[in-house]
Amino acid sequence: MSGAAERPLRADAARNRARLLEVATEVFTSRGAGVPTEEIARAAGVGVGTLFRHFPTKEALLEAVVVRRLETIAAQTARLAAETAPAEAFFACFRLVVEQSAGKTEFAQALAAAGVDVHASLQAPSMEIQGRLAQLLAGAQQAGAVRQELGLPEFIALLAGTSRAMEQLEEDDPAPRERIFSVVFDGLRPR
Amino acid sequence: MSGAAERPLRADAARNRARLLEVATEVFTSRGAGVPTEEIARAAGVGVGTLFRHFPTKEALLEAVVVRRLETIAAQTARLAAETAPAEAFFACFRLVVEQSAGKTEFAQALAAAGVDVHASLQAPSMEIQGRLAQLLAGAQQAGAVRQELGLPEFIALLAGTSRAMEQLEEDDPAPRERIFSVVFDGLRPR
Amino acid sequence: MSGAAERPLRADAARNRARLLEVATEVFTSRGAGVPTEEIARAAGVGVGTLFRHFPTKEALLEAVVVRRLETIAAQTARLAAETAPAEAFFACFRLVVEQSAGKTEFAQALAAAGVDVHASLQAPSMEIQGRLAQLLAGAQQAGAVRQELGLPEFIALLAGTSRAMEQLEEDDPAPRERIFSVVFDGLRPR
Amino acid sequence: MSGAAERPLRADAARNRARLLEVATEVFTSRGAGVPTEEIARAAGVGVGTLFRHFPTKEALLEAVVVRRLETIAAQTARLAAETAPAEAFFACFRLVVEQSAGKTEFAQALAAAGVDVHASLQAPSMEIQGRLAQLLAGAQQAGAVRQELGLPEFIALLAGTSRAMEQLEEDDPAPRERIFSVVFDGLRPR
DNA sequence: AATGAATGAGCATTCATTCAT
DNA sequence: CATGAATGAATGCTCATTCAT
Repeated sequence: MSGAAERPLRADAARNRARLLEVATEVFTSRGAGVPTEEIARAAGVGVGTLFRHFPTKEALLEAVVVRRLETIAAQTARLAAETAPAEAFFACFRLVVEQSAGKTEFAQALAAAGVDVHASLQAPSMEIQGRLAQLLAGAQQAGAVRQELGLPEFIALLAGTSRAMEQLEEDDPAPRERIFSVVFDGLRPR
Repeated sequence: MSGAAERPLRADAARNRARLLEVATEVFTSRGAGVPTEEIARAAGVGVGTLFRHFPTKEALLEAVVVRRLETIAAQTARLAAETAPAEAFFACFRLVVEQSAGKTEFAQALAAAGVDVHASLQAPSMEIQGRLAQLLAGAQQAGAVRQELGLPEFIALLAGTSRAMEQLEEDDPAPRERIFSVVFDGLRPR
Repeated sequence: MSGAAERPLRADAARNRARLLEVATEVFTSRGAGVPTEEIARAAGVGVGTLFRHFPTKEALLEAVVVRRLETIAAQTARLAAETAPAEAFFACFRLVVEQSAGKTEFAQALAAAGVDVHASLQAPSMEIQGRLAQLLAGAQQAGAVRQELGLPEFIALLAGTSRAMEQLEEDDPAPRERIFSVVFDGLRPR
Repeated sequence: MSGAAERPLRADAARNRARLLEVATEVFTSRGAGVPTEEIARAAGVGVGTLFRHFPTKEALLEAVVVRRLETIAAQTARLAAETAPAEAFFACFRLVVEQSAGKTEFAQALAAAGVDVHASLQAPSMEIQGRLAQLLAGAQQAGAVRQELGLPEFIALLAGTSRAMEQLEEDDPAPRERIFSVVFDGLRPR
């Protein structure tokens, strides 16, 4: 959908790469970026060498993890936008993004990356997400469901912030989480 | 209510300790907890040994930084609460806390700490803050300025979240930042 | 009965491990346990990382050195006991153990370890040695070559003590050393 | 008797020096030479500065501890030699020296020092001890109580070795310790 | 291609020694 | 003289990255 495919890549190599990404996502998001590469490799059932063949740098691995998440979000956002009326789509997508990042500190940084700086490889997917989010926002605003004066940066900032707020709350009690959504969603609507 | 003084502490020792905390706060908040202790020591103009005499562990230093921040916030919150009417005090304090942590990722974690777990030495100041915030919230709710159904955990979560949102925005342009405040503050008010 | 082989271990890795043990034995016994790990690594022609890969702790390295010595002694003791008549075997083995530890202060501690406390990994080899020594002693006593009232602990204590005595003497002059053996061996015989 | 008195030394300074030596002896012999100087100072109730004023180096402190022990032994040896018949004196003194060093690994090194190497300040007391021991040995040999062929070095070596043997044994059970003495004393006697 | 052993810079921490108070 | 804060070299250990097998 966006990833680069330099060469066909043998079947088992592809499987290794995928597994590595899977595991890295799991481990990094649950235990932070400080986890040694060796541990990731072991958890994925390969040697360190293999890990470094696929991702020449630890940072590259982190980046790949983030990219994958961004791509997933972009895809889901696109689907929602296509299937739902603008106002609904906006709020549904807001929820979705926030829920995606539940309990995953590291993920806030992925979104952060979408807003600013970024190593080359993040450019593409973060551009795509930004584009989709911009569309969602515009749609909701035209439908009169969201304040006119809000720009894309504030939208993204609110996504990151709401995700952060959720991390602060118990994961298993939905009531307080809904109250946070109430506050933010009500605040988003025009006065 | 603020610093503990086990022994009077010689003048120069006190100066070093203070300088070390100053520098550590600055460096840790701007560049993360990964910065080598040696660098902190150098920036403070002392040897590593001195750093470790005052803070027996890197973690202890981090803790001290966080404690100081929490204490500062607690003090400012107390002042605001005493000088202002409940509703105003609530929102003023919300701003204050969020502004304090502007651009300082590490600081969000300090607030996080106020909400959860934490090493013994953080207990006292985070308890105090929680107490003050609880009072602010109750006052504002009695004054009818804030939704009744919000609890202290949600309040703290929103503080952390709003701080996070601000980090996402350019520091020097106040307009978008105000828009974030608008959204959150409006959302906080009763329907 | 001797080395444990968790996994086959690559040829070069095995070589490194062996070399490391060799060097560590040499260095620790001649200059004490205070020698920096880095120096051991350098002397073995490997990086520190390699040392720590094979022995996760400096203490583990020391332990391995001691274990190897204990195993060697156990093996030699076993051979002697098998090939010689009880009385002869006892005194031959006494000599052997003492000679083994000539000039190696650290080694006295290995024997000490055989008598007391000690980290798990030393248990097995020190148990084996104790067993063999007990057998030697019993054999010699039955043959009427050693005082009946002596127990295993005293036997071990005398081994350690005689080794210590030898350290006090010039290494290259055999006469005084033989006189020490005379005193101890004569003292061991029944009145 | 041997100590140097460069200057009169004020009363409290002398007290500090004595206390420091006392504590250092206690701590070093029970916990080894690895104990930090700061801890010694604290246990003696003085600052590190004071310790280093009296003993310009940690090594100097260790040396002083050893010297004091040697002097004590020399004095006791002298008394015994004066009050008792040669043969008795020899064995009594042997016991005394060995018992002195019971359980104090570090002390074996003091004796070792008496036999070999040694930093200047140890020369005097170790010479004195060697002299006294030589006299004891000669006396016992003339009385026919000890083998003629034994020299002073072997005597000293046996002292060190027997001390070492005792360390290996339980401190509170006298029976095995006596058996060690039996072996060594019987071995020492002429055939 | 995969493996995992080797590497070594980097880091937190300790401790003998100095020196301002 | 006494004190204890300051110093910084030294040490054990980790971990991203490379490379022989």
